[in-house]
Amino acid sequence: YYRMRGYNVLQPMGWDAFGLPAENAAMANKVPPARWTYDNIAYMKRQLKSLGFALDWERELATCKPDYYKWNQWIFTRLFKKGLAYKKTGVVNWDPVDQTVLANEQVIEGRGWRTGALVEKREIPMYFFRITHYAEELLAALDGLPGWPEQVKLMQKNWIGKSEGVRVGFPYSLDNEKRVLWVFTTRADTLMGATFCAVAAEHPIAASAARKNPEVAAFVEECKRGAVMEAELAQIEKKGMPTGISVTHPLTGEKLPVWVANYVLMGYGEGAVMAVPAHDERDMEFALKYGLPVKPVIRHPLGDKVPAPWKAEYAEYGSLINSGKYDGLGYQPAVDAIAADLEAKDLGEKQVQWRLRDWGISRQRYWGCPIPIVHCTSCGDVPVPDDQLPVKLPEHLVPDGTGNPLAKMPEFYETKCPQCGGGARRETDTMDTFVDSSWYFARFCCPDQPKSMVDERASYWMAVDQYIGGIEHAILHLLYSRFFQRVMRDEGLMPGVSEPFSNLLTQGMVLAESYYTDASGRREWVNPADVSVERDAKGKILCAQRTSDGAPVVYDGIGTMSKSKNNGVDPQSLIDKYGADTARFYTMFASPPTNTLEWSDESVDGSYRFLKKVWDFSAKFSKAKCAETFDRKIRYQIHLELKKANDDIERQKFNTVASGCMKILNALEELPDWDATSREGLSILMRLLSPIAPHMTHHLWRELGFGEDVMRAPWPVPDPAALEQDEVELVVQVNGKLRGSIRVPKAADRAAIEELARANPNVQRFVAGQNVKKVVVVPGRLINLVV
RNA sequence: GCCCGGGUGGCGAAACGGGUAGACGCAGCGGACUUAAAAUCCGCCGGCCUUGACCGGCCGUGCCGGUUCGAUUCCGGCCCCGGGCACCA
Repeated sequence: YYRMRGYNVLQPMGWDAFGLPAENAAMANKVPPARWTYDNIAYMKRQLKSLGFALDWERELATCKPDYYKWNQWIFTRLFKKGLAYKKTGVVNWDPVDQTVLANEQVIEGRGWRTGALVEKREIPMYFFRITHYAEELLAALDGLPGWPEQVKLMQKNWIGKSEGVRVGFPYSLDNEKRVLWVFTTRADTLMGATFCAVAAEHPIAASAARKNPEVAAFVEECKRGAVMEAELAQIEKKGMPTGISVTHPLTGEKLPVWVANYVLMGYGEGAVMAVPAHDERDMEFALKYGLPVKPVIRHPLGDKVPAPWKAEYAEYGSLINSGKYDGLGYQPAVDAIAADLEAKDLGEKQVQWRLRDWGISRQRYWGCPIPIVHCTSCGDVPVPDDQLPVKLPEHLVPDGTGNPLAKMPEFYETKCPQCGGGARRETDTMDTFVDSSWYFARFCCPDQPKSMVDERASYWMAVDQYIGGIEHAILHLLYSRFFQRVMRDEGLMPGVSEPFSNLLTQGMVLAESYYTDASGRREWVNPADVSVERDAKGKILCAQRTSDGAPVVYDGIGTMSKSKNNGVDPQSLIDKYGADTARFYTMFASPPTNTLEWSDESVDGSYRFLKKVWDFSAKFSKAKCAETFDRKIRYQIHLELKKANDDIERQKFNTVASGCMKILNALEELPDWDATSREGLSILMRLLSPIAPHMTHHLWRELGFGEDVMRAPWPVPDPAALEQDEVELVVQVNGKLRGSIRVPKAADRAAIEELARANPNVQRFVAGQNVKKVVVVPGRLINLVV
C-alpha cells in the first residue's frame, strides 16, 4: 500500500531464534537445539515465501548466529564498563531433584514440570541492566508517542510506576546499636494512624529476629520457600509474625511493634511498610486477623469511624483527625507539613519511588547468547575484549534438563584472564532472549556490517514507521526495546533517535483450545488438530481423545496459541487447499487485526468464492465492447466504497476494506452492460485488492490491459464529482423512535424538512393530537419530533 | 490479588466525533438450472406479536441503574472472558 503511495518501503524478516522452546524440543527429539531451530527456519521461510509478502530476504538475520549475537556481547561490555550492567544476587526457582533453575513457566502449581518436586527459591549471582537509570525518560517520552495505542502507553506507565511520597524513618535499637527502619509511603498524611510496621522475610530486621527466635526463623523460612512469581505471591493468604522488635514513631514517640509479613515485597521500596489499618485495606485485614489496633486519622465520606468490614471510602483523601497539630489539614498540606517535620528530625524527606526494577538478564541455560565475562581470581569479573568477540556458543549439545550443559564443558569454560593472562573461568550463563529482540530492527538496516553493531544506514531508516506485534508484548519487549534504543543512542550509534517505533499496531491474540495427556505423570500437550471432541447441546466439551491413538486428553480451556501448549494452527493447510491469496484475504476479512480471535477456518469458503467471482467477472470483461457512458448511481456506490476503504486502511481496519471490495464487485454485477463504470470500477477494485491478494490481481491487471504491474500503479482515490448527490434520505423519529423516512433535496431547510416529516402517514399516527415540544434536525441524517 | 483490554444474531463481524443496530460474509432454509451431484444464480434469514397479503407494533448490543429528544457509543456499580505480572517470548 505504501509502495503504491510512492514511499521507499523496507520490509525485512528475521528469526528470533534462541530460547527455551528450542531446548525443550531438543530434549524431546534428542537433537541439538541448533538443528531443530535451523530446520524450523527453513520450513517457515518457505511458507512465508509462498504467501508472497514482498519481504527483503537480503536482510534476513537470525539471533542465534554469531555475527548477530556478537553485538549483544559487545554492547554488554560497553554497559558493563559504564556501570549500566552490573552484578548482584537475584532470586530463581530451584528444582531440587533435577538440580536446575526453572523458568516460571516450568513451575506448575508450585512443582517442577518434569520432576514434580516442590520448587524452592534460591539466591544466585546474576547480571542486571540498569533500566531504572532511564525510568524518568521512559515514562516522560510516552507522551511523545501519538502513534502508539493509549492502552499500551497506560500499561507501560503503570509498570514504570512513578509514585511521589515520603520516606519515613522509625528509630529503634538492636544489640545496643541505634538504627532506623526506613519505609516508603504515598500516604504520609496517615502517619499518625500507623499502629505497626511490617517487613519482608528477606529484610535485615527479620533476619536478626530469626537468629534469636526459632519461631520467627521458621516463619521466615516458610516465606522464602515456594515459587517467585508475583501473581502467586499476591494471592497467598496474608500471614505474619511479630519479630519482638519495636520501633519508635518519629512524630509521637510511641512504640510500634514490627512484624514479618509475607505480603511485603523486598523488591519494592525499602522492603518494609508502615501499617495504617484504618485507611489501607491490606493493613486492616492483617490488623483484624492478629488483633492489632486500628486508629482512624482521616475524615472519610462515611464519617470519622472505620468499623469492619473494610469499605473503599476509608482509603479516600480527607481532612485529618486525631492527629494533634495536623488536625483539619487536607491531603497535600498534611503531607507537606509532616514531611517538613520529619526532615527537621532527620527522619524523612519527600521521595520519588519507582515500581520498575532493573532487568536481570542472566539465564542458567544453554540455548542463548553467552555473557562475555571472564571470572579471574585476581582481577575479578573481566569483560571479554572486543578482539575476542564473539564468545561462540557450541552448537552440537543436547541438553538433558539437569542444569546448564555449558557448565559441564571444560573446553568452553576453561580460559585465560584477558587482563593478567592467568587461568580463569568463563561465565556459563547466557542472556535473556529479550536482549536479542531488543535491537534487531536496527540491525535490519545494515545486516552486512561486520565492523559495528549498526552504521549510518540505521540513522536513515530508524525509527521504524510501523511496528506490529502481539498485545502480549505491550510491556516487556516494548519497554526493553525503548531502553535499548536509548542505550544505543547514548553509545553514539544512532544520534538523536530515542524511540524505536513511531507507530505501533498491537495485534490481538489468536486463541485456540488446548489439550494435554498426563498419562506419564506430566503434561504432554496435544495439538487440537489431533483431538476428537464430544460436545453437549450447548457446545460444552464432554470428553476428548487423541485421534491418532485414542488416548484420553484433558481440556485445558481456551487461550493463546503457543509453542508451550502446542495448540498452534499451521496456515500451510489453508495455503494448500485454497492458495495464498485466499489465505491472505480471509485473514484480513475475518476481523480487525487488534481483535482477539478464536481461530476457525469454517468461513474461508466465502473468501475463496469472492476471489473466484472477481476472476470470473474479469474474464468475461471486454474492454472493446465498453460503452463510454457512466451509470451515475453505481459509480456513486463505487466511489463511496473507495472513500470508506481509504479511510479504513488509515484506521487499520482491514476487514472492512475487504468487505468494501466485495461491495464494489456486487455493485459492478448490477450493471446491465459493460460501460465506463465497469472499466473504472474494475481498475479501482484491482488496485484496492492488490495489497491483499497480490498474485491474482497482478495477473488480472495485465489481462485486463490496465498496465504492466498493478503494484506500481498509483493508489486509487475517489472522484469528488462522483460523490455529489442532489437528494438525501432522512430518517424521521418521534421521541427518538424510528417512524419513517423521507427524501429531501440536499439544500432543504429546516422548515421544509419538518413539513415533509409531518406529512408522513406513520409519523402522523404517533404525533396526532399531541403537542410537538421540540424538533431536532441532524443535517444529512435525521429529524426527531419530540411530543 | 494488581494493571490493561473485550462481551452485538446460530458464527466472524459492521455501525469512524451520541443519531436508521446487525453492512459484508459464513452456516441454515426455500427456489431455479441439472438425469443426478458439484458449481452458479434468485429469495428468506435477531426474537415475539399483528395481517389474507402489504403496512405496522413491542422487545433486543453481558447484567443493574443513570445522563440525554435520542445510548452498542457517555457515567456509576456488577458478572464473565482474554492479555500481562519481571525466567514462555
